[in-house]
Amino acid sequence: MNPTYQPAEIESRWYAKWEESGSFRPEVNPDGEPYCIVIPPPNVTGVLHMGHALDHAIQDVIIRRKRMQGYAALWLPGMDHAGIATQNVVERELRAEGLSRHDIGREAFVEQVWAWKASSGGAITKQMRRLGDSTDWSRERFTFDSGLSAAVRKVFVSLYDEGLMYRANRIINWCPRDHTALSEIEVEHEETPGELTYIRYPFTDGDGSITVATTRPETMLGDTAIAVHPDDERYRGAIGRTVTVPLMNRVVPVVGDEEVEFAFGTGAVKVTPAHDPLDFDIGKRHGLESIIVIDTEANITEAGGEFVGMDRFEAREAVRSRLHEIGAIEKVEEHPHSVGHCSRCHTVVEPLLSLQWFVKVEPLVEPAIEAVRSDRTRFVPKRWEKNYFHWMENLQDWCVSRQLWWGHRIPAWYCQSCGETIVTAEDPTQCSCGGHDLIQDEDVLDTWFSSALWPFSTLGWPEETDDLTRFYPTATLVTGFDIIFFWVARMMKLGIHMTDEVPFTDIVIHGMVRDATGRKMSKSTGNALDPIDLIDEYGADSVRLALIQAAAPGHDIPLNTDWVDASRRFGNKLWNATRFAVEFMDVDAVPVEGGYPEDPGPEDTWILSRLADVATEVDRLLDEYRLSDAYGLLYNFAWSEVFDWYLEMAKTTAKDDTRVATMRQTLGVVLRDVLKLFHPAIPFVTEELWSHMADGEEMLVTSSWPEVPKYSSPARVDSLQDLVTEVRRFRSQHQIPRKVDVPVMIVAQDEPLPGWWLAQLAALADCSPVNGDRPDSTAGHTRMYSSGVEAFVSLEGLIDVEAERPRIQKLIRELEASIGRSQAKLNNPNFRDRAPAEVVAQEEDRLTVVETELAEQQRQLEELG
RNA sequence: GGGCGUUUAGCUCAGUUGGCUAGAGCGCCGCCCUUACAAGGCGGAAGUCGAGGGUUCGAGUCCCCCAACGCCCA
Repeated sequence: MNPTYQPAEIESRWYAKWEESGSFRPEVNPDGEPYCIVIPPPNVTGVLHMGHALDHAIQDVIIRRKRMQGYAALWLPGMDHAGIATQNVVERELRAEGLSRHDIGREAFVEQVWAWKASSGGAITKQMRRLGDSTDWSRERFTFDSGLSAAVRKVFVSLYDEGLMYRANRIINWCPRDHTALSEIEVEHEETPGELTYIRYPFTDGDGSITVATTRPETMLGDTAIAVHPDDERYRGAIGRTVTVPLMNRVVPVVGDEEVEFAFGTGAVKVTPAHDPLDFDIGKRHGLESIIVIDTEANITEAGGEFVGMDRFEAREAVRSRLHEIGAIEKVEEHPHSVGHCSRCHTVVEPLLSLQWFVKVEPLVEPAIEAVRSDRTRFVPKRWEKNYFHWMENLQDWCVSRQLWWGHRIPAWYCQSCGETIVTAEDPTQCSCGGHDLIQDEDVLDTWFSSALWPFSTLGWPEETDDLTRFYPTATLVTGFDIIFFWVARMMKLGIHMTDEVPFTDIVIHGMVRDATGRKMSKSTGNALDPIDLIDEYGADSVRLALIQAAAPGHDIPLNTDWVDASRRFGNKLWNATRFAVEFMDVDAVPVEGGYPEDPGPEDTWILSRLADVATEVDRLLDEYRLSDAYGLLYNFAWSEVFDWYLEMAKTTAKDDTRVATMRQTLGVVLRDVLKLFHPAIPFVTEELWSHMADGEEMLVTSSWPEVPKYSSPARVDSLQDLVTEVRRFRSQHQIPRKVDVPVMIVAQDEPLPGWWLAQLAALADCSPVNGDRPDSTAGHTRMYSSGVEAFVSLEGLIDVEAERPRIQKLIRELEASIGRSQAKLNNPNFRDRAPAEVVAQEEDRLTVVETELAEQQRQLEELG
């Protein structure tokens, strides 16, 4: 074995071996209980970022452990077709050739997108292999696969038949750059500096005017009313009169509407039903005309008179300056306000009146809420329920049509003869009126619509496949909190509605990976770490372990490469510990399970009992999805106890012919179980190390999860460790060189300490201990103590006795303080009355121990000389 | 404006039924190239647990209030 751990060379080798051997398929445990995780499908245009690395590391830990526990564990991978993003990529390619998608036509364009997908799409799936994701690639899915597309159609038709899918003219969020409608959650609101323009609308009857305030003066071109609150004293006489829209010379009514806010601007607002959702509602209530003055390119339409053809922002300035000229502007104020941007391309969205398809969400919401309330689906951490409920209770209908070419085409046909709308799963050829002139809706569905079906469509639904019956409902979904609304809520709604089952029982929510200063990682700010770069530099295991250890459930992770480096050093430590065992302690042919020694020595018993404790605790923590705590605990156990203590003890035991075999056996099974427990987190290095000590060909990836028998720990290991530390401290504090021997007289309360104990103390603390009697006077000695064992070191020839005085004095002060605290408690009658008896007894014991120790230290100080 | 969260060592964070002297990684100080690992070992220093109040025999932990910061929604 190499003296240092070299991740690069072993990682590619093991991944290929796992994948080729079918280890990631649930069929490796044919009789196992099914356990399924569907991956949050990354975007087909996407590349792996730190968020994926975290999300996948968590899922891989869960699934690898379940696999080792004997479950038929399936982690199902795949991607979504990412309508806007993918279309944008291919359009960019066309533009480089001077073409637009309209130049080549819909069919050719879609063909080209498929060709792009085949050649460049899905780069992320190769990167996932670098990370070590144990996904079953034989079951990989794509939201645009034929099976999944059939599911999309089936759901659309079924919702339509139930009246939950409808087409309507509404104000939607329009992205003028991507030329498509967006749903409300694809709009990001940002605080933006702006102005509030106060415009005077003269009353038509020539008597005065009414002033309204607006952030978007250009929309006045489409005004069809002025609205005030009916209870607003200021405008009591105005309702029912008419005003003239400046520049347009259109006569419009002043209406009273309860939704108008008294406090905004002047309390009177202009109403543009075609370009504002609130105005649209007001318009509906008062039967107002909707005049579209901004088109899908965000340019002013012919209805905008002299401003026709101008861009909306250009028009804003032009309208304002014309209003100035005619003296219609009362004032202009600074007014920062929230402006919606397209989450995809960051263009300012345009509220636009448009005919679109919507999902009526209200009937879907209640069952989705109920499933979480009744704990059929659980959020981890639980507090995310609140966000989920809050969101669910405030939903608007979901606009699902997109004006794109790349996506599931809406299965609706319009009969040109009778105007009938036909929605069917099979392409229709004829209308019920007999007409054959059917035209399919031009639009496609929101990508999230197909993603919402992911947990069951990927398993074969609507076919009753074996996978569907076996793995649905899935067990666990792991994702970031930022996606609860986009995805989780929609899967819950449509999953329950279509299958009568919750799509998953546990939803594990994790935070976002941030940079070392806590900022969001992004390409534009240049602070993004590339997981592949990190893997190249530190190894995949290091990246995984760093993320897992840092990821407290539900909290963001400020990632510092120091953490990755610390994980890499751990890998190296693990490597060298195993190398030591294999090459210097002759550990080999370790059985893949069992093999625990029946008659272990005291040191062996100690480490085996600790292993059992730790394995139990790690299991408990992993069952609660507390991966960070579980692996933190295991990390400390491995490093501080197995490596720093047991391996050092083993060097001593190895010199004893009668004990070396048991030690070797113990070391083998302890290391094996540590490797197994670590395997889900750091699969590569553990698999490699196992191959060096295994007695066969069986790989860790499909081996069993450790079940460690209980051993009761020998009491004397504690005192050994305490005194080792004491002697080391003594040497360190007084700078006693290693060459100088430290003779130690051991005085045990009961029987003299056994040979193994003295041998370990000698080796670990680098001293010469012997059993003996307490010196008549401790003068000229320093005294060390651990439960039931005292040790005396003669200071003569080593150090000046005075050098020990300050340490003892400090110790005495601490002991006195401790006694003070205990006495205060015990002297409090309420404590004795009300605290549980065992707590009181414990406190009394503690006081006795500390008082005895104080007396010893005081005596020591007096006798010091 | 509404909701959620955070505040613990120099830095980043754990601390889940309230109970010995509050932990980890990194950093810091001292010693050691001890024959697996200097990508290491040993020892050490370092915290009024954001402020205030309350409940309790006992509060980092439960309750109230305040402050600062962050996120989501309007």
